[in-house]
Amino acid sequence: MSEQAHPGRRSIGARRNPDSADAILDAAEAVLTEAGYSGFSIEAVARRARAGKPTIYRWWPSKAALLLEVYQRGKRVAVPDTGNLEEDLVGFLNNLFRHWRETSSGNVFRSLVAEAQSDETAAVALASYAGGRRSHTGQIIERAKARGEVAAGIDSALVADLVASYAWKHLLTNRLDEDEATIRKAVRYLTQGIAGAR
Amino acid sequence: MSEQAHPGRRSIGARRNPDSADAILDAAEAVLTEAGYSGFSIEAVARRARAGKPTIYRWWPSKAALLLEVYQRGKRVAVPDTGNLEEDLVGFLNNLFRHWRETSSGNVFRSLVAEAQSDETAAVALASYAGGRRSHTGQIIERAKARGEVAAGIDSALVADLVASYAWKHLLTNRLDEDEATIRKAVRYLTQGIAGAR
DNA sequence: GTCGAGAAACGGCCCGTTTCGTTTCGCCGC
DNA sequence: GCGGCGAAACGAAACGGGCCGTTTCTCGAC
Repeated sequence: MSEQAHPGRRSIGARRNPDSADAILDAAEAVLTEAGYSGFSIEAVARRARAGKPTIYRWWPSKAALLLEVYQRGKRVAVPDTGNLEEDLVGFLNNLFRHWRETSSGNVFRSLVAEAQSDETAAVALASYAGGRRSHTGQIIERAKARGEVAAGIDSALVADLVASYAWKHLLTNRLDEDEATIRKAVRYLTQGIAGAR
Repeated sequence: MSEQAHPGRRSIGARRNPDSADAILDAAEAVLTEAGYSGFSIEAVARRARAGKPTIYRWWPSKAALLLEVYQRGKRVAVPDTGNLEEDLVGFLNNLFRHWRETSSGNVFRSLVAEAQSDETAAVALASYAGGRRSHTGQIIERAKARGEVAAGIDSALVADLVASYAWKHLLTNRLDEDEATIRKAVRYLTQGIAGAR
């Protein structure tokens, strides 16, 4: 998995030190966890990893690329499949909020979104990632559609976008501790609007 | 000695607080528009406003405070009242997207959200502002509720939060050019889920 | 005289790049 | 297999430049 060509990373004829790369990614995560986004700098990561700045710049063209790889290194959020749309979406949001709360992922993703507001390459990477997630999460809706739980004409990607929007805003405004009842209400408002005839 | 002989353009008259404050806010908006969030610094604003940095720091404790005041100085987005919930929400989102696209407000708000991810005071200010907007936008839903268009038990603030989430994510991922048909679909998914018995 | 203003300079941090000498690794001839 | 060579990655240090937030100074209006 690690010898693939990463966007923005050399892969041809490059001999990178895997230990060094791991140390840098570990350090990046640690710095972000301990000092937050405001304390997250290439210099700080290099110090922490006992690495040289040029080594970091050689493999990651920007802070955004480093952040993105740290985020993607983390575990994936479990996508439930209970046979019921409301339960699937509530479960997914619950898993996502807990994951963001209890690991460094929340802070990493927050930082990535923030970075994307001033760095064009970060914006592109984030848009691409968000697009992928949108179609991925959309499968929850597609499954419900196949069960007849959701009307056939419904735009799954759009529904997934709405769900993700809710998650993003809560992440960005420090409201990841929403209780399940509230999440369920929000999900219900959505699912009832797209219900099928079944 | 000093640069007494500037390209003469302004009387030697002392600029008291209001004039200076306006000049600084104008400069902040201009810098943000021309250089973006990455080029937005207190020094750049001071240069542009021909003001001293201490003057800025005297009135605004942080970049976030300056951003927030610039944003609130802008025109308010018109909140339609057509007597129909779907039209109200579609109109509101259309107005908001256009406002964010066609004025500097979009970039200002983006910057504010980004700033809030690394500056605690910005986060607090933004949370407070978002809360106010939530109840404000919630009035659209409250009016629909009064008309019986929305079920009585519906949480207006939560619906407003969902609507705002959609707007935020589109702002933060550079998708403010969504066409009205898509916006209408999103709104419809929501409004149909909260419809009343009428 | 007082007060708020702008200018300038402060130490400090970080940026992204360059240079340095060293270490590691791939390859090729043996 | 073995050994050596060169390319490439490495850590460290230093570069010019920018911004941070603060301090000091001088000036002009009241």
